[in-house]
Parts: sequence; structure tokens; C-alpha cells
Amino acid sequence: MSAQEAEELARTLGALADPVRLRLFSLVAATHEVCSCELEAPLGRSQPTISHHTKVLADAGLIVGERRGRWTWWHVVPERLAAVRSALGG
Amino acid sequence: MSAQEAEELARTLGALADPVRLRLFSLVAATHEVCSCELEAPLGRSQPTISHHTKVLADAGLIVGERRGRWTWWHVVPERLAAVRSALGG
DNA sequence: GCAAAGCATCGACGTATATCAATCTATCAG
DNA sequence: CTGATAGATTGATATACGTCGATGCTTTGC
Repeated sequence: MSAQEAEELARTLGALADPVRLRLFSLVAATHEVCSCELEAPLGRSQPTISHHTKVLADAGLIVGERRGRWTWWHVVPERLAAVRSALGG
Repeated sequence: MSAQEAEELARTLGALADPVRLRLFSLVAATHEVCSCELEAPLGRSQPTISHHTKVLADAGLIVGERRGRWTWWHVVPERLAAVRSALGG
């Protein structure tokens, strides 16, 4: 594995290597589409913290946010998660 | 996903979310058995740093070290990696 | 236009992590 | 026993990260 490949994969895994982000991702995956405002309560984190975590996951390509009016609706990118699993030895 | 499950999975993913550890793991997996002294050169890190990273991966259950004489021989735990991939695909 | 709602950004704070030099422990060769 | 080697541990340092309060931006509703 090249240093560049490792750097890239490590960044993606790092996006998932946080308990709050794992549960956030799980919530988005379970409901297929959620707005940020619905994530604060179940995760017990402030609005800026939720915004931070959604950004990290989005930058990693694991979720995508669609802006509709005042709300941002999040949904998962299953191909991206599959790519991570594949890179881990699939 | 429960907070406890997320904490556990995050810790394991965190062990893999580092470029040096990913390449280290890749080297161990490729050669089936490697001693620590053979890892410093290809990874370009000092001996204490290599020792630190092998410990992190071992604590996560991803590799196992067997002490034979002066050398510690490392090999991967494929079931552990499979469990991680499974947890990501559930 | 104005106020409220949803979300992003900034600044700050505490903690965790990656790294190395120095040191310690254990093992082997002579 | 002595010197050398493999590896672990400690201490120090720089950087990254999670978190929140305060603030800014954009859209909605009146």
C-alpha cells in the first residue's frame, strides 16, 4: 500500500472513527433522509457540534446534504461505504 | 446503534485511521509474519514510534505479536478485520 | 421590512495523538 | 560476565480533534 493510498484511506476511516459520527451516520442510514435539526436531540450534542460532524462525514464523501429551504437533508452514499469496506480487504 | 457499540467500533476504526498504521498492517498482512525491526525502514519511523503503532493495533485486536527470543513476530487477525468490515456493512 | 428558524463559521478550551531522544529490560553471542 | 541487539517505556513537544458559546448568513412567514 502506497503512502498516498494510506493517507487517503486513513482520512476516510478517521471520519468514521468517532462515536458521535458513527451514531450520526447510523441515524442517517436508518431514516434515509434527516435534517440536521433532528440530530441534536438523539446525539446529545449542540448545533455547532452536529454541523461540524456532518461536515466531516460529507467531506469524506460518506453522506451528502441537499439544501431545501431552511433545512439541509442528509442521506448516505452507500457506494462510498462499500468502497471503504472493500479497501479494508474485500 | 447504541452509544456503547459506537464507542467500541470507533476505537477499532481509530486504530486503522492512521496512514502509518495502515501501511504497517498492510506489511504484516502481506508477509504473514514480520518482526518489528523489519518495519522501521519501509515505514520511515523510529523504533519507539513503530513500537507504539504495533501496540495500538494489537490493543485493537487487529494484529498479534509472538515473542520468540529477541524478536517479536507479528501476524494479522483476519477475523477481527472481517468483524470491522461486517460492522460497517450492517 | 422585520423577526424567527436552520445551519455554518469563528474563537477558545481541554484532551488526545504522533513523534522522537533517552532510558530501561530482556535476550543472545563471545 | 560483557557487549550488542530487539523491543518496551518514559518524558517532552507539536499538532489535531471534540466541544460549546457567540456570531453571521440565508430562508421563511407575517
